[in-house]
Amino acid sequence: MDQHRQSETHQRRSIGARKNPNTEAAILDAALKLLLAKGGKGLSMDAVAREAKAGKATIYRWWPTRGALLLGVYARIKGAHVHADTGCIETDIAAFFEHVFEFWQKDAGRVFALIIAEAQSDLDVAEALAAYRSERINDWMTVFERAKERGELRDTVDCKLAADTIIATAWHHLLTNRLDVKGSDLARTLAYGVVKS
Amino acid sequence: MDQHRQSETHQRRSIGARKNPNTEAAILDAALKLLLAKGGKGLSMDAVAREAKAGKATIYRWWPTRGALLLGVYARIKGAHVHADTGCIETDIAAFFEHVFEFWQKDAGRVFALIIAEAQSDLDVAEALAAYRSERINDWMTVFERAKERGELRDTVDCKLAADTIIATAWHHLLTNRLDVKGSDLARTLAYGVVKS
Amino acid sequence: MDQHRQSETHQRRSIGARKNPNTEAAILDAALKLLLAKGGKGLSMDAVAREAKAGKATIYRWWPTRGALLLGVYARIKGAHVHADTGCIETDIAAFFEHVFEFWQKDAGRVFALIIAEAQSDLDVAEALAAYRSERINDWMTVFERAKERGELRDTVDCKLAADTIIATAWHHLLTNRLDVKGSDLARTLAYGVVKS
Amino acid sequence: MDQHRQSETHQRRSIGARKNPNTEAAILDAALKLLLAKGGKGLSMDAVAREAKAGKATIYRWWPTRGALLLGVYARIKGAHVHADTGCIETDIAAFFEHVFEFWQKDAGRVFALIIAEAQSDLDVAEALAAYRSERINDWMTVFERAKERGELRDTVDCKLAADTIIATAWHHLLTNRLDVKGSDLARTLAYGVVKS
DNA sequence: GACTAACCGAGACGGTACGTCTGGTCTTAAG
DNA sequence: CTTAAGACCAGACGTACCGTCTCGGTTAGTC
Repeated sequence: MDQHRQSETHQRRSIGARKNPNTEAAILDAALKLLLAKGGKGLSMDAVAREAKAGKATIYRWWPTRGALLLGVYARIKGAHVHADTGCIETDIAAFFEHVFEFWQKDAGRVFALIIAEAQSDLDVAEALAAYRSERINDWMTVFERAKERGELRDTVDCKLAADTIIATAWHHLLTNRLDVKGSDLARTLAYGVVKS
Repeated sequence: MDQHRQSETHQRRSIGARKNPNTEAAILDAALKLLLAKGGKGLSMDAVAREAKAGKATIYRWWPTRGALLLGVYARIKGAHVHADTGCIETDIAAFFEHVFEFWQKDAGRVFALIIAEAQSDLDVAEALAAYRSERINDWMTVFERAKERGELRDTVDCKLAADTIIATAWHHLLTNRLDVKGSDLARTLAYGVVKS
Repeated sequence: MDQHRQSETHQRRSIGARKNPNTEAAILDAALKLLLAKGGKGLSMDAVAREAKAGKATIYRWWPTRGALLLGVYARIKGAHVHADTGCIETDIAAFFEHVFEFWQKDAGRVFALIIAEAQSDLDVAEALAAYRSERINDWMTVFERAKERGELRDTVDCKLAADTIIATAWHHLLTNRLDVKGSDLARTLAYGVVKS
Repeated sequence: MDQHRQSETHQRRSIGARKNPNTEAAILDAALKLLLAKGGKGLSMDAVAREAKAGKATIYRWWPTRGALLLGVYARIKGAHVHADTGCIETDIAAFFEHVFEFWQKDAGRVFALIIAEAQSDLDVAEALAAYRSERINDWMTVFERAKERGELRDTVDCKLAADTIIATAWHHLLTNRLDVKGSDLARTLAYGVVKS
């Protein structure tokens, strides 16, 4: 009745005909919290609204689907995509695995795995995920092409296919909950293949 | 599709104190049909019961969770796992990709992708999937070890890791809806790696 | 998680493939309670479900609309429609007003008023109300016709119109919250009219 | 209908620190339009705001509740309350019914019926309706008293009760959607009653 | 001419209710 | 003992509306 404070604690009002950034933060925080606490099925729109003390309509306004919310959560927690370029492609790959597995081990992995899962039945998420994956592939392609120019790679190597295999390996370890492997082992296998030559 | 009727018309009764095989068939058929018709979210226990003209309790008796039902559907449609052994590991890998991608392209792929998705939030499915994956890894390990014995592989190759990468590549193409690539390209990359040696 | 007792108190389960009378009672009781406690706008399907500890689907199964629920509540509390036949029409009318006003004063009046209100925007309720009203009109018509036969009424009297006016007067007092008037006064006015003759 | 435009195109701005009559007109027009087009439940504050291209705050400023808006709409469309005084009370009553039923048949009736409905759950509307009804009763009381003075009525007639019965009859026909009856029939019944004397 | 005051549209906000659907559990009646 | 049927509670789904609030802009009168 008389509690009109925005001040410090749990009362978020409209700030006019525009988005309230506090609201966005509260919703994404709540979504992440639920995701980690109760797993993928704990992330219902209702539960997020309750947890964030937000109206359901507010959530649907900005994230029309469950998948959009998942993507929002991931965008919020993911860091920059640094690609080392040490002059040795094997070392670069190993560094990538070390870095991404460590990042995924704290929360972000569960989120990303659920995004991949959601993409299997939500076309919009699938599209967004494809776009995201495409960026990562391109990052790796430039790395490979630079390596090729300096003569490090076999001449017949298809850079796109090589990049794809790195992403495939990372995803596979995420989806099968094996983020504790040594990146250097994976890197060696991918770098030299299996066949004597 | 229609040979699952009991006699003439749609009435499946109890056949006494034992499981009615017609019921199982009708339920799995219905589940697959819904899966392909409406996607992953169309496979609800209620819908399956309606479609199969089965009681919900009957479904829950044999497939206690959605995941169990998915596994049941996949078990029903999947064929044998033949692993060629031509004496050339690259050729064997290529043949595997060709075979599995073709199989996945007709229905089974959607089912398997949904199983992977479900495994991200259903522990039981995750376990079953891990067991299944383990079998496939073992299959490939024996293939690799035989190749190693006959001197086809580099001595330092970790057969488990190599097998894992093949599965990773297959899953990745499934999950990103790219089952139309040439298996031989994938095989070459995996077989020889990227780095000159 | 493990509380599956039906035991003694507040746990209503299915009793097989048929309607559970306990459920119906609990829902109608809850509806009436809310109606009287919070007025017409307090009767929401959600609130009834909460109060009756019933699933919303259960309510919608038997009472598809708010109006249907209102009618159900009224049917539950209304008594028999006794029409005195004392040989004096004025006395009969007076007795009716006394009786119905007293009945309406304890709860039932609020319910019936809300039904009339709901009928203004819900066609189904309007229809049900019209049917109910028609019965009451017929009751009165027979009373009037008997009075006519024994020579108590003017020959030109339209029995239907006369019956209608009685109902109109009763409704009007209900809708304007004046159920405390003396029935005999109303009866005299209706019986003799206003004009000298 | 169309003369409520500001100039040529749909942009109504503030006209300074006072109420904009164009705004009021637009809102009441929109409310009436929605009411007639979609029935009582179509009159939501949001819908009116959309239809009238008005801000919700503007509506709430002048009509704080749904009921107030209804009353505003009715006030806008209702004409003067003329009471004929022909020297014959029966004729006057008949004329009243003819006039009010005709008026109600074109739109106004639906609005007034909804006001009566709203009054059953909104205390403010109930109060406003009671005041309005009181005025009409008083109008009729003076008519009856004049008739009594000139000796047209029975001496024992309660003028207030008589007036009440006329209003009751009118409302009843409105609420039960029977505005097509002949006013003179109603008038005769009310004027002479039913009992021989 | 600057300032104030109230009005106006737009629309975001936290909520509640809507009517529908699904998840699991349970009971009945038929065989 | 199994089956189809379906009622039961619980609660999520996405939508609509509630009444409050802030914004940015307008215009009329006052100083």
